[in-house]
Parts: sequence; C-alpha cells; structure tokens
Amino acid sequence: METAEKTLLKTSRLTSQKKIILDYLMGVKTHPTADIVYEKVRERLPRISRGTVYRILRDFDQKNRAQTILSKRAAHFDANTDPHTHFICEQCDRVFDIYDQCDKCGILKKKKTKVGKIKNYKILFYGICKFCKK
Amino acid sequence: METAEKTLLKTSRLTSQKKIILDYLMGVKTHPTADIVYEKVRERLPRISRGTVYRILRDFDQKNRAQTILSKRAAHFDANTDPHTHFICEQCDRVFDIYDQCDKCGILKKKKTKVGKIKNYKILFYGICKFCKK
DNA sequence: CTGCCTGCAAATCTTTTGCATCCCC
DNA sequence: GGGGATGCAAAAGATTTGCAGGCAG
Repeated sequence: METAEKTLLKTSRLTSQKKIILDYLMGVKTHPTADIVYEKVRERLPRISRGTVYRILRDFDQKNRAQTILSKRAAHFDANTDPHTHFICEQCDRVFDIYDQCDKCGILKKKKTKVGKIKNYKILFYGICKFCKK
Repeated sequence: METAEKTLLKTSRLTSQKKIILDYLMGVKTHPTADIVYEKVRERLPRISRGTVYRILRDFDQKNRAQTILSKRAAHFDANTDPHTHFICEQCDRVFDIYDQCDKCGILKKKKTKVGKIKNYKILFYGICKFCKK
C-alpha cells in the first residue's frame, strides 16, 4: 500500500475508508459501480456508509486517482488512469479494458478545439460481450 | 418533415409527439437533455408528459434515430448519428460537436476484440468550454 | 485540539413504469 | 376497431447533502 498511501496523502487525509476503497479498486479487474464498491468494502468496514463511498469515489475521480466510466445504468470506476479504452456490454453493463493504442490517431493528439482545450478524452466501445453472447 | 417522417414510420406509429420531438432535435445545434427537450416541446404540445419524452428519446436511441451522450449530470441527445466526436464541458455540462475525423486510426476501425464485437463507439473530449473560460 | 471526514438519513435528481385512456393505422 | 402510444402520478434508482459526532494530523 506504499504507493497508494502516498497518492492519497497528496491532498487529503488518509482515512481507513479511502485506503480500503483504493485498495479494493486497485486489486480488481472489473470496473465496479459505487454500489458494488460499497457492498465489497463493507466486508472489511461494516459501518461504512453509501454516502462516504460516493464521496470518496467522486474525490478519486476529481483528483485523477481513478477514472469514471459512464454507462446507461450507472457510473463505473477504474483505478487505472493510464490511457486505455473501454468496452461496455449493452446487455449486462459490464465494462472491460481494451489496451490497444492508437498512436497514429491525429484527433486524439489534438489539444485544442474551437470549443476549448482538451484536458482528457475517453473512447468507449459498445457491443455484446463474450459472456452474454449465448 | 418528409425524411424525418419516413424515418419514424420505419418501425413505429407516427404520433405528433414523435414528430415534434424529432423536429426539435434536428433543428437544434445543442445537445439537449431529456428535461430540456420536455420544456421546449411543451411550448408546442402543452399536454405532453415527461414519461413520453423519455420513452421517445430512449426509443430514438435504440433505433439509431438519435444518439445519447452521457455526461455526469444527465443524458444528452443528438439527432445526428453520423460519426463525429463530442466535447463535454466539465463546468457547465454543455456538449459540443467536434467534426474532425480520424481516418488513420487503427483502433477505431477494429471490429473485433477479445471481449466482443464492436457495434458502435464513441469518443468524448473533456475540458472547459469557451463560454466558461472566464 | 482543530477541522476535515464520516455515518446516518433525508433530499434531490433523473429516469422508468403501471394503468386507464387515447388515437394512429 | 384494435393495439400500440400517451398522460398522469407514483416508484425506482442513483447520487448528493445537512448535520452531529469522530478521528487524522
């Protein structure tokens, strides 16, 4: 938890809630919703509240310690903020990592547009995942 | 409304509600939320209900007569389903079109992944828009 | 100690839905 | 005329928030 603690300490108090949530997020390959994080973290921290989980996850997102992937049903969280893409299953709402890079892609290197400066971008793929495909 | 009506008739009944919502969506450059569509359409159809607006917009999205852009605050709708990108302002939640194409982009041409077949993709840019930038 | 963070519960906001009625085809 | 679509209102979800007490620094 060394790196994680350092990251957390940058701007806010290191509470056990934050430690355990980040620990959980970093150890998981799925992209859980806030509610799933709540249920899982409750196994280690039975008195944690939903409000705290939502507050911490929002904070992680704002401070770039995690990223949020919005699907039609709920927000999903990913502790990996390296540039990578996500595949969202339109049937089960699972979110998967896609690691192919697009280094030739001019549009993604753009930093400015007529509308404003690009701070961040996300690529989302949609389809039916292998688990739902019969 | 010739083309729009034909499009609508493909699979469902052509009600005045659908006509007016599609008409509104096609005539606007912004990417309104369901609630804004409701407020605007109510000027021409005072008795329309929120439920109907949500049902129709969901239906448009499923039938690919419009696309949905999810931001953290709400779903936004765009009657333009041609491939193009969106810029979402992190401050005001406005959504803008970005028309640059990425024809060299290998990753976006991909049709298959280990996870499943890609039916559709979306690229989202995030930043502060020109209206919010002081 | 001090004030940021949490737990609790209620509130808010967006979106969905059951049902009786309406009206498009 | 029949059945899908709508209006209404209530419900369902997801997320936020006010406040009093707790605990990290």
